[in-house]
Amino acid sequence: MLSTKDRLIQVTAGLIRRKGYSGTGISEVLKEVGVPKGSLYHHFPDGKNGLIRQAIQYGGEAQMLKYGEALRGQPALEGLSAMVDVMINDLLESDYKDACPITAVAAVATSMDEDIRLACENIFKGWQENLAGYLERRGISKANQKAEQLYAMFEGAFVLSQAHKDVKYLKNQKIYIPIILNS
Amino acid sequence: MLSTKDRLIQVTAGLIRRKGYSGTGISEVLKEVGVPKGSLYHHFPDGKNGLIRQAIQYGGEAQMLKYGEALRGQPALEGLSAMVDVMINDLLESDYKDACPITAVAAVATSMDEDIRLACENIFKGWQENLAGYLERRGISKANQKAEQLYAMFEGAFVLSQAHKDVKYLKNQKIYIPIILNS
DNA sequence: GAATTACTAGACTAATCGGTCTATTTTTAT
DNA sequence: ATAAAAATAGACCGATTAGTCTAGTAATTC
Repeated sequence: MLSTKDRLIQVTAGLIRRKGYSGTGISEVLKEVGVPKGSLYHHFPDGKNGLIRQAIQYGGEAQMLKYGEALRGQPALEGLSAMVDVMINDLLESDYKDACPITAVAAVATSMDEDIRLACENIFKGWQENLAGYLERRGISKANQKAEQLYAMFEGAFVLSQAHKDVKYLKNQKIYIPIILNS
Repeated sequence: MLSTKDRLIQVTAGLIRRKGYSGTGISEVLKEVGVPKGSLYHHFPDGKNGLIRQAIQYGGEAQMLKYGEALRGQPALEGLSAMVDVMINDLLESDYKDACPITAVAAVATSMDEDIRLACENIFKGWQENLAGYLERRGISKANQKAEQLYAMFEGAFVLSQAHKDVKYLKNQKIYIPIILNS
């Protein structure tokens, strides 16, 4: 059984992924987890900001684990393709409600407290470093720059596929992965 | 002098770009425009939803005009590079507050009324068709698919550059534009 | 078993949310 | 000039917001 604190983080991560920072209400989180306000402000003295900061981290790391599983043991092309499949599945299984776990917050983060933006930046950074290491271990040149570019492509395709309710943008990435890798 | 309705749309477009749907309050719009509530609900009987729907359209079309100016008369490579410069300037001139005018809304649109998502989809579609036509007129093969991919890349680089407060992701696009065009 | 700490419980507050409603003023049409 | 329509003005509404505070319970430590 997960602790109350962890359940609060988990539920919040799910909500901010779909509705963003302002769209996610404290009372909605409490209702879904089934705890009173006192519990939340006990575990998160900073209130909403602290809760969402930790939810960003949790959601980001959980996604990195999924990506890591897809990549593990695979050659670059197959691994990256499997990673895109993870994104496609996230969209399809949620009827296009679940895209990148932190985009909805990241897209407004520069108008919020700086610590929220930093939390997003760190998640993106972690993903990118992880992928760069993976590419490097497979002997791919300019691994860091290519990891940056691949994430930019995937991130954009995620947004477009969600908005269009059509995974074709993500599917297209599979065409361009080898082109980026061989560039 | 712009009409009250147009100023409401314009101000709302600016706010949703930075703060998204839920982060943008009716009263904030009214305060900034300097009109009472009656005016808003006179011009937008549907309330917030109608206002934001039109703001999405306005903001999207305004951005398309800027992109169009950058592209006009230029060869594909130079045109697209100038388009990326428009995005870079938007970020730098606003201290990273203004990225893509509709991403912040689009990222949560599948959890809102369908008409909001459709408004986003139509804007993205218009941009993409416009770019595809441009590429086609310059004799580029598979113009439609490449336009899709270029927008995915730019969109993602926009999000990442904003979240990192670093335009390097957008700058990188200039490296990959010719690679996509020649693929 | 007593004291301390961790946690739950939820009433309560002030502010804000989107929205409605009735006047009043301004503009347009006749 | 007058009637009709368009637009402004803002008081008011119920609901919800994030957050505070006091009590009480449960778990842990000594």
